[in-house]
This record gives sequence, structure tokens and C-alpha cells, in this order.
Amino acid sequence: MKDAKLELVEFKDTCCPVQVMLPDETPLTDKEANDLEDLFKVLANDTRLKLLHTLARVEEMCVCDLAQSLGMNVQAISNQLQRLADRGIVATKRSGNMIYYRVVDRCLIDILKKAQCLLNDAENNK
Amino acid sequence: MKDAKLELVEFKDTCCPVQVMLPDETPLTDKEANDLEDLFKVLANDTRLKLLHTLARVEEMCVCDLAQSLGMNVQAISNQLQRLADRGIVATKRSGNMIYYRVVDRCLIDILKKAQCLLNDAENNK
DNA sequence: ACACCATTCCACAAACTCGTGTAATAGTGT
DNA sequence: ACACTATTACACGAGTTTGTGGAATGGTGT
Repeated sequence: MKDAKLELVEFKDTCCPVQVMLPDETPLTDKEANDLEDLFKVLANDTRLKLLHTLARVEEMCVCDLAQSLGMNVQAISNQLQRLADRGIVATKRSGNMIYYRVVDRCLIDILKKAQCLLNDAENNK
Repeated sequence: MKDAKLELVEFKDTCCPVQVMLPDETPLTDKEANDLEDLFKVLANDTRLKLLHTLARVEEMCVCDLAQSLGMNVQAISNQLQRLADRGIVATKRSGNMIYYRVVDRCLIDILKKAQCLLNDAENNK
């Protein structure tokens, strides 16, 4: 079992031009691990991913348009939007009857893109 | 419902120095959404996150050491390592009795770090 | 007050997840 | 062949997730 080191490495053949080893820090605390788990859990659903991908492109949209755009019934979409809202990933704005949803922290979209890059890497490397 | 635009924006107050709108591309296909779902699903577990975080710092480790390091029994660890291996996230190398696991594509570690940054942002912005 | 619309709440069934305990597999050394 | 260690396979039960259908909430316009 080798010692952990702080390294700086370039991986030119991947989506991530510069990769660093994690520093020689303490292991994940239970709270950190649980917070990360919650974040990834809310991303681990195709409906929510399509919602985020759609919202990323149009800034904001109401529930019925999102439902129509995904070809699903409104209850299911509202249900998933609630879960995204619970985690603070999306926020709402009421305007008349309609409630418009938007992505709060667009860093999340960066994570989605990195994840797609990772999948492309895996695809390309056979 | 505004049109999607290709934008380049700086968010200096977040972990992501440069954020781009997703280009005006087609919505996620079912396959893309399912692949992303599978990726995030395998990350959405505290045990697997701790395993990846540990492996990121030591390059490679055998099952029993990982189990001891996490304070869990070997079957549970082997079970979760299998899931990571099924998705091609970790790979194995046998040496005598022991089987050593390592992270395959270290871009994944970059995603973990970005996710932690996102959580820190959320923490800092109250 | 009333009809109407968008959204949310609730209970439910089917499906999935995870750690546990037992048993099986595989390599090492005598 | 045998004992021993490391790892994996399997079945099980408790818990969680997701879409569905029906009902409730809240705003709009007449």
C-alpha cells in the first residue's frame, strides 16, 4: 500500500486536460460522503437529467411545457422538479397560474458536461 | 419560453471560473440520459464514494485493506467494488491471493472534486 | 360565486438497492 | 491432499425510488 502523494499529471488523451491527485488529506467524513451521495442521487435519474438539460438551454420553463417537452404527465414532472428544488438545484418563480423553474447554480451544468465527456472517453477507448 | 443561446459567462463567485450555456443542441437522447443516469447512480452511494476517494489517494489497494480502512466487512466492499468495476470505473490486478483495485479514468476524480466544490458553494451562499 | 387552469399532495404497487450471512472459488504453503 | 487466506456468488429482508391516478390547492377571469 503506497503512500498518497500530491501529484500533477497531464492526461492529454482524455476530456480533462489537467488532472491532479487528491492531496494527502483525511478520508471523506461521513457528512461529506452523505452530502455527495445526495447530490449524485438527485442526478441519477433520466427524467431529472432531461429536465436539467432542457432547463440549461432555455433558462426557465413552466411545468406543463417541461412535461410536454419530455412526453410525460405533469404529476411525474412536478414530482421530480420537487426533488431538484429540495436540494436547491432548481428554483421557482410564480407568474399568474404558471410556475417557472430555473437552474440555480450553473456549475452543476459543468458537472453534467464533464460526465458526458467521461462517457465519451469510455466510448472512444473501446 | 426564451430561445436557447450559446453564451460564455464568468461566475467569479463560484467554483467554476468559466461557465458556458449548453449549445443549442438536440435534447438528451434516451441512451445519453440512461448512460448519465447509470454513471451518477454508481456514484450515488457513500460506500462507493469513500472507496473512490481512498483509491484516488493511494493508486491501488486490495479488498481487505479497503474494508479495514472503511470499517466494513469484506463482502460489502467487494460487492460495491464489483459495481464500480461493472461500469469500468475501477479495474483489478491479481497478485498472489490479493486483488488490487485502481481507478481507471481519473477524470472521474475531477468530477468528484467539482461536486465537492458545488457543495461548498451551496454552503457558503448560506 | 363559479368554472377553469396549472400545480401539488397523497397513497399505492412494482422495481431497485444495500448490507448480512452462508457457501463457493481461487491462490499459497506444507 | 490439506489447512489457510482473500475474494466472490448467492439468497434474503428492510428500506427507498418512481410513475400513476385521484383529490386538493391556488390563481385567473367572468
